[in-house]
Amino acid sequence: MTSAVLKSPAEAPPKRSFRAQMHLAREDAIVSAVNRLLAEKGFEAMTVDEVAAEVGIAKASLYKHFPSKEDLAAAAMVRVMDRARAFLDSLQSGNANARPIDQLRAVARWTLEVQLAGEMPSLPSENSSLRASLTTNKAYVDGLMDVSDRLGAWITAAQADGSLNNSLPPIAVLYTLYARACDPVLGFLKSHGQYSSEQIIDMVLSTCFEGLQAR
Amino acid sequence: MTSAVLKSPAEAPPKRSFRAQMHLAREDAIVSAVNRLLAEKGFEAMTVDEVAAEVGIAKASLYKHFPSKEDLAAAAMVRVMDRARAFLDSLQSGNANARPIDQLRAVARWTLEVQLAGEMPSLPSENSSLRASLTTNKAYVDGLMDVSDRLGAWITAAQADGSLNNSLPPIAVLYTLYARACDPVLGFLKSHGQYSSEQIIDMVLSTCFEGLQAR
DNA sequence: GTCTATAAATGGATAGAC
DNA sequence: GTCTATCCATTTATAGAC
Repeated sequence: MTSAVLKSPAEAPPKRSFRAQMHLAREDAIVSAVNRLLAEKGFEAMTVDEVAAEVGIAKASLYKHFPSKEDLAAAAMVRVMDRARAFLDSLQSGNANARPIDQLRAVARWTLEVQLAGEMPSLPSENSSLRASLTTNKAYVDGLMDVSDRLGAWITAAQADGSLNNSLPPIAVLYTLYARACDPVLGFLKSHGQYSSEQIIDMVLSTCFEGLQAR
Repeated sequence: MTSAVLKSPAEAPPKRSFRAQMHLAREDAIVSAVNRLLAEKGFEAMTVDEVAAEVGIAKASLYKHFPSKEDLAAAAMVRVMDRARAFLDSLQSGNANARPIDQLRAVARWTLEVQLAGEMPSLPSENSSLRASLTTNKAYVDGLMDVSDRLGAWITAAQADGSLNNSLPPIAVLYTLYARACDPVLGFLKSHGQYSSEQIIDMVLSTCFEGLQAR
């Protein structure tokens, strides 16, 4: 409480770090709330008031951290992208000699798990103000390109080893995987009530990789 | 111009019909505009002002035809459902002895064509005000159930004849087909620029029915 | 940085003349 | 039924005290 204690030599560095950590923790709480609301109702339907209420701070405080609603949403998108990159890291270090097709399947499974957990922001519609904001956000664009490059390497490798349909352009495969991360089928089946999360994920993974037709 | 001419016995019935037709034509123009805007930006981002501007009438006039924005959107959803039912009619009368799996494929192709034409309204997010409005709209619910029943019959038939993966619950197949009708992959590939509409449809149909994995 | 209070703009819906 | 003009709630964003 007293400045003598707080400014003691041993505590001085932790004190700056503590404040910075509080700041980051607050921003992380904000981004988490935004992320959840984006997943639940999308960018247009989400209001800044809701975000402030969920975090438990005043709206004006939000604007001290992020200058606009678009930046708020962009921060959530960047964080999801970072989570994806971290997962790709773990895949590459943990199963370096796994088949490329299995790595792709693991990535798809991960995105479905994130979506079922209510943590996958829905895609901004093509002419959203968010879309324009994202394309000028270096952190987001860089993250997206990194993810695309790493998935792209697996896609071409899987096509080379004959496990992935090589009559499909790699870009079509990539976009298909991205789209599956927001597949409304998960929500349909969840609200249908009859299947567990594991069953839902297995079914969607099956239709994605093996298709609807019998083999 | 004179009432004597307009009220002549020969013209009296056409006159009422003419007015009714004008009314229906106006409403059809409204629904078309709504349909296009729903496809382009979704329910939340679409404004009633935009609809009025696109139709070329005042906003207040819109509200003489439809009592709320939700009813406006519901009318567009009902019309899409009616178009789908008409297409199912044509399929059943024209190819009565086609394989069920091919009928399902034809339906999927049709939905992709509608989407690429910019005429497929995007799904309302789960907790949208539109969703609540639709569930109490008899015309919509009846149409949806009719479509689901007819697709369901083909699905179980295709599973029985061994052409459709019978380890998938029919409801999962049905939802997968519905979701493909709004698949963002089409938009991705379209904006990518390198493929024609026909190529895009063939690729998405292939991933939907044959899957990503090589056969 | 957090708050309360408010500005500024938008959007859904309606009043009332014609 | 169509229009202009307006209401009113909501929403993004900011001012200014502490």
